[in-house]
Amino acid sequence: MKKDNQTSCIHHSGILSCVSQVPIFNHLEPKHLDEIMSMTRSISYEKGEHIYHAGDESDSLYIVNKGRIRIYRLSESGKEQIVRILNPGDYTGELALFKKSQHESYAETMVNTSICIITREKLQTLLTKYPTIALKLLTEFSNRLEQSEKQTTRFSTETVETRIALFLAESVDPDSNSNEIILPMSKKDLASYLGTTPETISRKLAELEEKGLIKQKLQKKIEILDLDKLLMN
Amino acid sequence: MKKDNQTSCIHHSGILSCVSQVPIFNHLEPKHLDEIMSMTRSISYEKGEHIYHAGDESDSLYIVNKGRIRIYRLSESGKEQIVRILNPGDYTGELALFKKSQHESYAETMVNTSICIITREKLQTLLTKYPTIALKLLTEFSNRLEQSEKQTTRFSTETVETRIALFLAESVDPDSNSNEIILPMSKKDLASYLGTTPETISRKLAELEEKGLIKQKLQKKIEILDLDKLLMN
DNA sequence: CGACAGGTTGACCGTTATCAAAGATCGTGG
DNA sequence: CCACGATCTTTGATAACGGTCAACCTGTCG
Repeated sequence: MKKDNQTSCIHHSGILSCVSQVPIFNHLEPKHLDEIMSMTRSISYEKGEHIYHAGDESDSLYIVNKGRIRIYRLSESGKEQIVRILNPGDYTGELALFKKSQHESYAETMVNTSICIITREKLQTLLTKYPTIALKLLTEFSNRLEQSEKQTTRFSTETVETRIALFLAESVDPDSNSNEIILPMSKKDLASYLGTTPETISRKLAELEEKGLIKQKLQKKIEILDLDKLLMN
Repeated sequence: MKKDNQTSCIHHSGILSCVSQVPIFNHLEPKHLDEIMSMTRSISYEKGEHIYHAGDESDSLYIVNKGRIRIYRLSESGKEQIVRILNPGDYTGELALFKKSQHESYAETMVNTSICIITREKLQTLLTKYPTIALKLLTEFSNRLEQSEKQTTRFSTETVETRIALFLAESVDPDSNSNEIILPMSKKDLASYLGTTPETISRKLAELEEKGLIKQKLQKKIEILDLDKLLMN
């Protein structure tokens, strides 16, 4: 981990784009964005470093500027599950900012990554100064919660094959008219994310391909041939 | 469903106790609580009625005053999963207040139940007038999200037996020195909540009893005999 | 007291995890 | 730029966890 150029040269370090692309801030005026930027600091990580571990004191919001981060948990019996992948503009650490303040998950960079950090006190200041940020956060939390509960329901009621199919279907970009998707992670990680094993992922994708529903191209690239059939299984 | 006495006789209808026991409000002064109460209305339901269905327009926060409510979801393939049980002081409907405004879950009363309702507009008014409510909400959402993600991880990495054991362990009241727990729902519902079937619940509880870790008393009542062993499985 | 939902038990089988080993891919350093 | 090792991916064989179906039991409530 290495500290970047500080707030004196924020525009060079990419903090502007970092902060301005975050949904909870991007409704603010430029001058307010400037203010927020002046409250952040920037840090770079090599691939494979941890930004925080479970149990760490939580005191900051981390916004991804460049790179990719894997958030995962360890279950009571020590097995790892990937909760979410962060791309530029996404953030993490927000949970612990409002509760008892210990991380329960791990944040690990998947590639070289630079992030912006806002400490809890500074965020609290912002929240009282710009109450709309709190509303944005509430919206985000709502969506995440809905998403998480949906995921829980899927895990408890759907077969692995259905979960994979749903994941693929939801990965299709509705704007693009191409039905090609790029997996945002390795199949090993996808297995963890979907609550199964790499072996099963491999087999089920092969099955779906045999059925003519998808076509696997180069690693990570999959074309959806029949979206409807994929979903009505 | 039947509309209760309106706000003119709020103290008779139990709205006071209703609102004042809600975590997001209970830090406010009595006179502010009065104001909030004047913004609510009260409704009673018979056992088995639905307060809302998935797909319903969402426009209110529902606070349980008396009774018990079961929140459940239907998965893509139509199977039901219980998400949470609401007791007096708990609330629901908050998710849809900040997002696209359609319920994705079902709320069904388990017994005769009376609730208080605050509409979205009134809640928005409260949020801008008392920003601390937003902070309380953020805290609540954080906890729920953490909880939900933990649950997701358990579903994807733990065996049914472990999930049951964890549920039992977490149901023990740490204040009381008795290790007896009362299941908050039928075993059928518990099965749904834990992502399994009634048959498996029955079998696993029997197993745990054979191992001497628990003792089943009258329906719903279970004594934990060896909490440590229960958890280190 | 009877009916009905909830609960238990048994037999069976399908889905998916596990173990093992071979093959593909990626990143790294020479 | 190539070669190597490490990691990821695939494929096969096997086993077990837990779901399903069916029958019976039990408690609860009108």
